[in-house]
Amino acid sequence: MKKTAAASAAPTAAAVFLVQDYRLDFTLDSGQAFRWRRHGEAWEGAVGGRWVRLQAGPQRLEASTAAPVPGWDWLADYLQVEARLGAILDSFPTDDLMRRAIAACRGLRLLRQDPWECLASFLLSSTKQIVQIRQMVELLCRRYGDPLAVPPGTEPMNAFPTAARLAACSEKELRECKLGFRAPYLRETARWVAEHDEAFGHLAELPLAQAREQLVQFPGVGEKIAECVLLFAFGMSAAFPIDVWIARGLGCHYFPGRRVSACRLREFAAGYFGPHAGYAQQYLFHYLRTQS
DNA sequence: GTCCAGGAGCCAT
DNA sequence: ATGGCTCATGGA
Repeated sequence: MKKTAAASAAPTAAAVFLVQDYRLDFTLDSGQAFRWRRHGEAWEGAVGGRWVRLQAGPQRLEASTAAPVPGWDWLADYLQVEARLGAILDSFPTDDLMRRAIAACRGLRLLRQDPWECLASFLLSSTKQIVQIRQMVELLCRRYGDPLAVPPGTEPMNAFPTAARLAACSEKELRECKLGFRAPYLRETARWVAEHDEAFGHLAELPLAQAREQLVQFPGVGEKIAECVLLFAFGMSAAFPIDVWIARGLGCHYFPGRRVSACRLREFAAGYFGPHAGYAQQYLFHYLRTQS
């Protein structure tokens, strides 16, 4: 996609991504990322250690940063502006539920997130509502994330804390960020990631099954959270997180009147939703959470 | 007050 | 393999 940098005397930089079928609001507020905040028509967040403001226009996304940047590939990658959504939607099954989800959520995209931030964030997600996950993440960032440069008059923003920084926290300090029983899990996982920086960085290059096998080794990370990381950070679009919403939705629509085990649901999903099963999953999740 | 949340770990069947 | 229990905390 085309992008035009327009940095000048202003202390900020801006770019435009030309896109079709890109619903920024669905994408940033569908429970795949937890730090984006809406300010009127714009969204503010942090990507790749930079403060970013995004705004949707007609067939375009407008982006700005607080300081000049050498290029925009990092943001194009995060936003996945080059993903061919039409082909992805065409690969979905065409049952009634999927048709309704597509009609309601068209333009929803999967982001390509930082693996550590994604793993840590979803590690905190167990038996928490999205609003509460956002709160825990916000507290962690405010206390343990490095401050980012922001434009004058803008709310302060910190980077997501590094694994090393969180590994250095006491369990008590983490509990003070309202993590509850998740505190020791995050601490231990952060410690491993900090000590095996390079190995962690290479997980995304493994085949899906091997990457999954590695992820579930972390304390507090089971099947569901592992699938989230595979899908939202590693770009493995066949990964299929099954949370309570998806389990209910699948059971209700594809196995009416029967009780189906989690194992059976996984089996069904793996065979039914096609090569972009995880993408379909996100459409279902957003649809079920907002429309019913 | 009660129920439940983008679960995981542990133990008893 | 499967089912129940517990974990901590706050919204609805």
